[in-house]
Amino acid sequence: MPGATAASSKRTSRARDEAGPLSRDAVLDRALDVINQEGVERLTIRRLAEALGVSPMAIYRHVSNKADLVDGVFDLIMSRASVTDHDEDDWLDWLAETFLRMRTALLTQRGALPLTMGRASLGVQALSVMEDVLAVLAKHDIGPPDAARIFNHLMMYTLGSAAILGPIIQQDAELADPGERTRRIRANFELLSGKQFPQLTQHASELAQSLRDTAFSDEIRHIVMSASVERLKP
Amino acid sequence: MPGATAASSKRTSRARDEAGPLSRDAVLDRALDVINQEGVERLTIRRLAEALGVSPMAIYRHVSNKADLVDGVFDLIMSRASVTDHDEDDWLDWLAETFLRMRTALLTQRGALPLTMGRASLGVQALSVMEDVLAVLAKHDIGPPDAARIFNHLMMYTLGSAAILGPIIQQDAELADPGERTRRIRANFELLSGKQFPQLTQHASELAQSLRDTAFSDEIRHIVMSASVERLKP
DNA sequence: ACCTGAACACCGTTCAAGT
DNA sequence: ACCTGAACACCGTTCAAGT
Repeated sequence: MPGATAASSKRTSRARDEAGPLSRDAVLDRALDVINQEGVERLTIRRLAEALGVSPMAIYRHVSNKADLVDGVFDLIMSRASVTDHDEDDWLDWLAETFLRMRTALLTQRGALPLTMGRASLGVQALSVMEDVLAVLAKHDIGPPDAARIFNHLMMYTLGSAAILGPIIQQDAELADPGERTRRIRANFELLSGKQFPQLTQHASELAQSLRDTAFSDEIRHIVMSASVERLKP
Repeated sequence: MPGATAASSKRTSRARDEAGPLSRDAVLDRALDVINQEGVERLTIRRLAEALGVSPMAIYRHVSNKADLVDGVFDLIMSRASVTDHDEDDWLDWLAETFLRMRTALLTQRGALPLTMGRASLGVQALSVMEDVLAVLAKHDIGPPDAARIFNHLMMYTLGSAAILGPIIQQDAELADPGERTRRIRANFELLSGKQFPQLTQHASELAQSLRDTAFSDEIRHIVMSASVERLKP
């Protein structure tokens, strides 16, 4: 068994007493634990140090500053989500699954979203996803003229979708059940003043529906298809 | 001249010596100044108090906590951007302009984006924009079944677009010139390893192009059209 | 009514020191 | 080499007090 990976360095107790010297992987691993258990806002150098049973300054041996820590954690999330690691036969299905996984990763890792925003340069993991998606498009004869447009569209739709849904989900404690989530969102729109917002109250049900996973996947397929159809009529 | 508005309470000096008692509008107004002049990360209760020439605790008279302050500032940004206050004849042009203004508002107000994310409930201003857009769609016979889908699509594309572009813009100091911005983004992709990321390096130019304002507006029109075309073939 | 001062429980980060 | 303690310059927020 050569080389323990980051994934295998999970610890159950809150201190680390036993183990050898700290590693970057161990630090990032624990940081992700803290985020999932206590939320992003609780991910601080000091809190992380405490969780590792170590002085705050020990962290700085493996991470140059907080921004570097955040970057590392985000890439770890992306790699754990294995966004492109699946093999549907139909390429539309593959694309739908890929972006659904990306959205889910951004939504379920509590507060992964705030980590994404404000990052100027993409991490290696994010770049790899981009690369894989463009390769699939190219394999279906969608080249430079259209591929970039389609890719950007898919990416932005996914990010925007997560950006809108993320805060809503976090608000209501654990809204894992999609049906209950949809119901709550609809209720929020229905509670608005019908005089001030007639359209919003009227569209409440459909607005809530369009945030569901199935609607998301359908829209991803729709984006790819309508763009490739466009391409065939010069 | 009855009633000074928030907009008219601009101050040129950093202290407020003269003026009467603090108002919520004055606080939010100053907060927006701080954001624009020093960036979001510098918007703190203490910094704001200093800018107003007042003790930190005086702020709490007009704002219940920092989250409330942030919410107020975001709504102020939305209202200043007057996203829906224009009148193109063609409804596609109107929609394109509306969402372009929204994107621009999110991008130019330095760090408006971080304010958006993490907000569970939309402010009155944001809700009004939604209402207006849905009304325009309804006026062109796009009702509940499709309107919500189209609206969500437009909204998410806009938000995602701003989310991706925002950090890039902020990174390179002042990248107001869109040509220069596009060139830099292309360069970033071209600098990647051609062996590790063949697609990304190959698509560099197109990927950068698709982030421009014109490409954005075109895509907004495209989204509306392809969705309404869909609607006509049962 | 409106504002202030002092204090509490936190941050990220630097620096000099320990083993 | 790897870690610690003490300190600096900050945060948001509460509480009791001033005018």
